[in-house]
Amino acid sequence: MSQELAPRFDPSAIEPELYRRWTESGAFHVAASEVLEEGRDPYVIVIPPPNVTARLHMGHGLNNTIQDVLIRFRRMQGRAAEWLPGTDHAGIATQNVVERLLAKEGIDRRELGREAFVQRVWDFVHDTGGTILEQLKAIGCSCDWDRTAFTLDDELSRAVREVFVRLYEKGLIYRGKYIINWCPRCLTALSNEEAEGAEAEGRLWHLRYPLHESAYGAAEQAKAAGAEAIGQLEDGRWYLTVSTTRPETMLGDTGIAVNPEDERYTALVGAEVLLPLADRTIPIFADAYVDREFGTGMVKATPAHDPNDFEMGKRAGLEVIDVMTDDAHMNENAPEDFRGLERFAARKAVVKAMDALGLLAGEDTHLHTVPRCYRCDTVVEPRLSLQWFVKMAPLAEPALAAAKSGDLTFTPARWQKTYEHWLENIRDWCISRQLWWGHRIPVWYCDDCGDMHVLREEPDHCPTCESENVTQDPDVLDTWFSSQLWPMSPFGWPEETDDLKAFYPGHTMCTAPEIIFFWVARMVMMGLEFRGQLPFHEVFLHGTVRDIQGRKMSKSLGNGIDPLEVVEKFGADAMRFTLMSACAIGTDIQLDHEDIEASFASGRNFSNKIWNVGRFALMSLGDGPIRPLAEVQGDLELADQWILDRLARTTTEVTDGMERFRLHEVAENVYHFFWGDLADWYLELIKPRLQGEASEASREAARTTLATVLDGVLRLLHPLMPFVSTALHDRLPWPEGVERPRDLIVARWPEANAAHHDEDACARLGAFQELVGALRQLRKEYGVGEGAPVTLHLDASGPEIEAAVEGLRPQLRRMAKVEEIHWGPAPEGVVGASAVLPSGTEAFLPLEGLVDLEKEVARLRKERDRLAGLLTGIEKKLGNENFTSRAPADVVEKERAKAESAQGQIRKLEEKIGSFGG
RNA sequence: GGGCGCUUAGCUCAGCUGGUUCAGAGCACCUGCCUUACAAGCAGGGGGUCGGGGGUUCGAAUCCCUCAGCGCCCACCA
Repeated sequence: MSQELAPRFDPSAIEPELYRRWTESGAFHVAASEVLEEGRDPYVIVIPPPNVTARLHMGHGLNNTIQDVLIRFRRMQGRAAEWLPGTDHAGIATQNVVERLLAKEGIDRRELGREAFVQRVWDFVHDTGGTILEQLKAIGCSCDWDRTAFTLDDELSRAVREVFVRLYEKGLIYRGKYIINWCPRCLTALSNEEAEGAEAEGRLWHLRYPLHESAYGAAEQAKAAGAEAIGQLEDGRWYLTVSTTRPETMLGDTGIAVNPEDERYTALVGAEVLLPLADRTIPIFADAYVDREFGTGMVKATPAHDPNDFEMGKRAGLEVIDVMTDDAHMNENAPEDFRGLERFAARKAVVKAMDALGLLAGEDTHLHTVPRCYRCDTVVEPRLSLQWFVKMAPLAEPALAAAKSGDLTFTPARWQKTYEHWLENIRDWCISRQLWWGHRIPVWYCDDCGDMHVLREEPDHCPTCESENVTQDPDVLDTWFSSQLWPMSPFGWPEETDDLKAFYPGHTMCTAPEIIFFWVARMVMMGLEFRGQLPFHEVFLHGTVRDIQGRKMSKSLGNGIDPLEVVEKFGADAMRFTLMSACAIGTDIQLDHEDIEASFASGRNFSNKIWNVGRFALMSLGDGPIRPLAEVQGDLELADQWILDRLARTTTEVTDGMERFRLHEVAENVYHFFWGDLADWYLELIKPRLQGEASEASREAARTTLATVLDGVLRLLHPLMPFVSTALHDRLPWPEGVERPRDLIVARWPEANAAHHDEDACARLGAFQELVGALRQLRKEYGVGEGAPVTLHLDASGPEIEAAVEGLRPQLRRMAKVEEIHWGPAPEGVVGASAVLPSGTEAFLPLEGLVDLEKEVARLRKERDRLAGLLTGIEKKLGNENFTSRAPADVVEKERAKAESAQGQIRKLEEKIGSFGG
């Protein structure tokens, strides 16, 4: 076997080749027949499909690394692990991207026309749509590429139409004219979730509307009744005051509302108001929505531009006057002076005009939330519009029940409340978008008879009147309408395909908390509605990747880290490990985009360490045959038993961590086992044996144990760091007669071998480690370099240390540079350094001529004082009757033992100090 | 206006059901080492009264209350 491994790990030399091997061997693919006929237990994750235009950022890196870790873990457990990849057509986002591209060519999509524009988008998607999926490969994602899906694929589009039609037939989809969130830049309706509230300091203007003369009497009465909104201008006209944050909407006011129980204004209900600027007369009416306590207790009502006003208007039978165009300019319904003005310009103009009329009562600054388009950040305009909606309450009910019953779980659990709160207060979902890119709404209108038809396929004539003049609804569906079907549609739904039977329901949904509403909840609703089963039973919500200042990494802030750059510099494994070791449940991950070297140092260092352990092991193991563990069982030595015990325990911890999404613990456990136990101790301990300083049997036992442990730990490591683990596993010598896994990626996940638990070995090796540590410390403290071998006098406290040291003499010599060992207390009158180990064993190094006597005495005193302090604390505790009577007996007992041991140590130290003449 | 989260070593963060992995990890720092697996390393070391205050308890970083700062989500108060 050639062991030409470079001393420094070069990930780029192994990653592409291994990835190719996995895809070519079909390691990522699961056939439905394996589940249906062979009865393999499926484990399914569907990827949160990135936008088709997206490029990989660290958020994707985190999200997909987590999924890959989980899927690789389950695959190794022998599950039929299916990770379905794909992309989302991302209606608005993609349309915006292509519009921007066209703008660079000086083309407006409207000039191009719908058909040509959509073609351009398709061309774009065909050219670049696979980019992010290719990037996922670079970080090692083991997706089942054979099933790659796109939400706008024919099959998936068919599922969309099917759902639309079925929901419509069930009365859960309707069309209606309501106030919706309108983006004047994207020129489309948005759902409530797509209008993101952003806090802003705005202004609240107070406007005076003169009353009609016929209302003056009532106004006088009201004023007398304490109506603060009512007043009289200098010229004698009576007026009322209303407040608004959007003065331009006053041009569409059609009423003034008061609370019906507000006595101050009772006399005015029904009175007429002269709306300034628009020169219209509008009524004062009563509606219970109005809060008497807020402001003046009078509210202007603009039914075409405010959802509440719309509802009030409907109840009061108010006129609805839309004063804006779709791009938020004042339209022909506005007075001529304002017509054509953009809304914010109109706002200023209205305020100015009102002020000129003496009708501006004042203005205040006002902190409020302004909804903005989640795609382009434009301020959303509430607008009356004819749209399609999904009636959500009936769908939400079972989705809510699933969480409450525990069938659907959230990690971290707190997100369940967020999910439930949304479902409990659910509002209908506006699903129509005035875009060109997306699933066309499957509704046709007959130009002749006017009938509307909701159909799965395009009709060639009107089903009612046979006319061929049918026109499809021009709108498309919200992107999330199709992504909510993602756990079913890529597997063939509505067809009862084998894939669907094999891979629905899935298991784990791994995503960011931000899209619980957009996506997670809706998938649950759709799954329950159309399959009667949850699409997944556990939702793992990971944190956000932020920069060092805690800001979310984003393109616009320029604070992102390109995962591919990290892969190129440090390797995919380094990136994955760093992310996973930071992936504690419920916390965000902060990385420094200005110092990716520092950010990914731990992963890079660990990769290199693994590589070098591998190098060393492969060199040491050589080409000779390895014997199976069972055959060398009788020859195993302390170090072997100990490392096997440690591996077994690590296996338990890692497996448990994987199952509970405690990925940072998984990373930490593997890291400590690999670096701390295996590299720092075990390898050092077996070096003499491997290098022929021991018997043949001892050497073989070490070789076998090393090969066994490496095999085990590389398996544990594989989900986190698939490349380096596989590269080394490939080269691992294998015992004859033991079947070698075809590839680490499909090797069986290790069972924690309880037979390897060995308390005794742990105790003995622990004592040895203490001793070595203490000796190294003493040497350092007294400046005794490693070139000066010393004699060790060991006054053992128990059999562990004796057994350990006797069995590991050559190792002690190497690791602590100890020349000779004498058992028994330190010789009288010899100057030297001593240390009392936690186990009570005392180690003494004669350092004649090397040690400063005074320094040693001072050190001993310091140690004595430390112990005395400790003892005082313990005695105080033991003197507390409450403690001795209330604390569990074993706890008290331990304290007593501690005290006793401390007393003993203090006595010894004092003797020694005395013997040094201190 | 509701709801939630965070505050532990210079930095980024662990610490699940209160008592031996309870004061931890990585990075950074200091000291000594190019010891033929690894200087992206080895060995040793310094550093935190666990945001402030109060309480429960024999015992609290861990549970309760409160204050302060930061962050997130939801909500139609014009």
